[in-house]
Amino acid sequence: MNLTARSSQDAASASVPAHDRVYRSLRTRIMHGEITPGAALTLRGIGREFEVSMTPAREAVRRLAAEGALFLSSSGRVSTPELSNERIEELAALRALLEVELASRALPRAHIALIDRLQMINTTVAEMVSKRDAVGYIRTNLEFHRTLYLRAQAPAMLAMAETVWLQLGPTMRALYGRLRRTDPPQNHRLIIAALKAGDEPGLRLAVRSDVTQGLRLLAG
Amino acid sequence: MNLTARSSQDAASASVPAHDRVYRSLRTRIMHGEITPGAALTLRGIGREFEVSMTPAREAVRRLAAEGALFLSSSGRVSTPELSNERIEELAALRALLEVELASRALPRAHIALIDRLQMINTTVAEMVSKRDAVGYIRTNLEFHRTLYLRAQAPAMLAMAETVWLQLGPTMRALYGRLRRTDPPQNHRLIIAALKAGDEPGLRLAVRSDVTQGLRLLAG
DNA sequence: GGGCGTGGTTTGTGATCACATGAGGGCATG
DNA sequence: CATGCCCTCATGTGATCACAAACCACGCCC
Repeated sequence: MNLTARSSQDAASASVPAHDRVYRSLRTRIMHGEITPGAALTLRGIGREFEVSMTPAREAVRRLAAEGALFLSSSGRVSTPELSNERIEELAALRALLEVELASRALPRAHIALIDRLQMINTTVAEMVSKRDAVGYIRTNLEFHRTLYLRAQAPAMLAMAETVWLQLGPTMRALYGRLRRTDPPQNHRLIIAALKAGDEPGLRLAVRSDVTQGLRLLAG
Repeated sequence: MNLTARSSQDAASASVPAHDRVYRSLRTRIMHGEITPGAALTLRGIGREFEVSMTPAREAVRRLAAEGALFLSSSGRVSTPELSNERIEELAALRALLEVELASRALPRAHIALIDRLQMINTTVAEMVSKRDAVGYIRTNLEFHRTLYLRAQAPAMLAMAETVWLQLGPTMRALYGRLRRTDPPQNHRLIIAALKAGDEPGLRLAVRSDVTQGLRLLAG
């Protein structure tokens, strides 16, 4: 039946299914803003790119659509979502709600090793900003947040926050691409300072500001 | 090729795809607690029940798994999730976080017609409680909450809340089945009273209590 | 020159099949 | 009688195919 692309399957398919590999690839690509909003995808195109048939491509797309990372038209066509301003504000509010809680839960568990790590990541964030690398910025910025929130020991809550990031991915890219700013991440420093001081109200405020500032300038 | 189950497809397939029909059926079934936690499902079994092949069944399952409504073992076996106590507490915290915000956003838009409607639904809730109809109780209880939150005009936030309900579905059933109580929904009345009075702090408190009380007795 | 129908072509949907894997039952053995 | 092993069957995965509908572009007509 199929003579090609067999060798790669023999070893890898059992350990990690093809649909999962496709899913993960597309997911990070979307979350990091590597795809512009409204871009069209096709099952056959995805299959061709990952050297799989339509079946795993379809499952990956279905999964991403369920998370809001992809938009399915009424006829089943696949594209990244184009968010309305109301939608963006709502997702920003969700980020604030979830991430303030996550940070708050992480605070009592945030030891010096974590803070050091956050500071190091923050250096990379500043570097990406100065290089005007939008995708790199989004990636390291999310890494900063995820590193902090992992300490909250709240996997379901973190998963929800990541779902929101995913939905905002393509839009974030378009947003930060438009944003010509070389400011270092000031709010990140406030977050780190609040963590060091064990200042919960300050931490909540800093996270809320960091999360909503970028999205605010679109609506404002 | 296939001679059976064709007539149903000719009319319905175009309007609503088979995988969507399967998805919706399973979704409400899970959300309303009609399936016990840990129950096993099979793609072929689902396909047989809905008179479709494995393909739409797989897509529906994949979608539900992405929402946390179903658990996929490492070998791909499908079952409803069995939640740990930590997980339940976390989901309860998420309900509180999201639904307090939704209620708060709905408050300024809550006119008398909505309150009347909530009171009517609440009558049905009390009826279900007195009949000890667990599934009916869960269904009407969620209808009460959804009716209120729809007024918040926050579709993304509502979708997240529904995802949490979905994850808690099977566990809720097991919980309320164990709970032998004939109390009328006291917190619902507090919610309605706060809505009437335009009392936002009271509303937030009432929603938080309503949402966490049921789940509390499991951990406590 | 512009609006509209009509063809081909691309696309998603669903069915079916081959295959590998893992779970569960039955049998033998201690 | 309990325990461990093996075999069988059920189950998920992925590929391929047939089909219908939607999209797009070309050309026609006004």
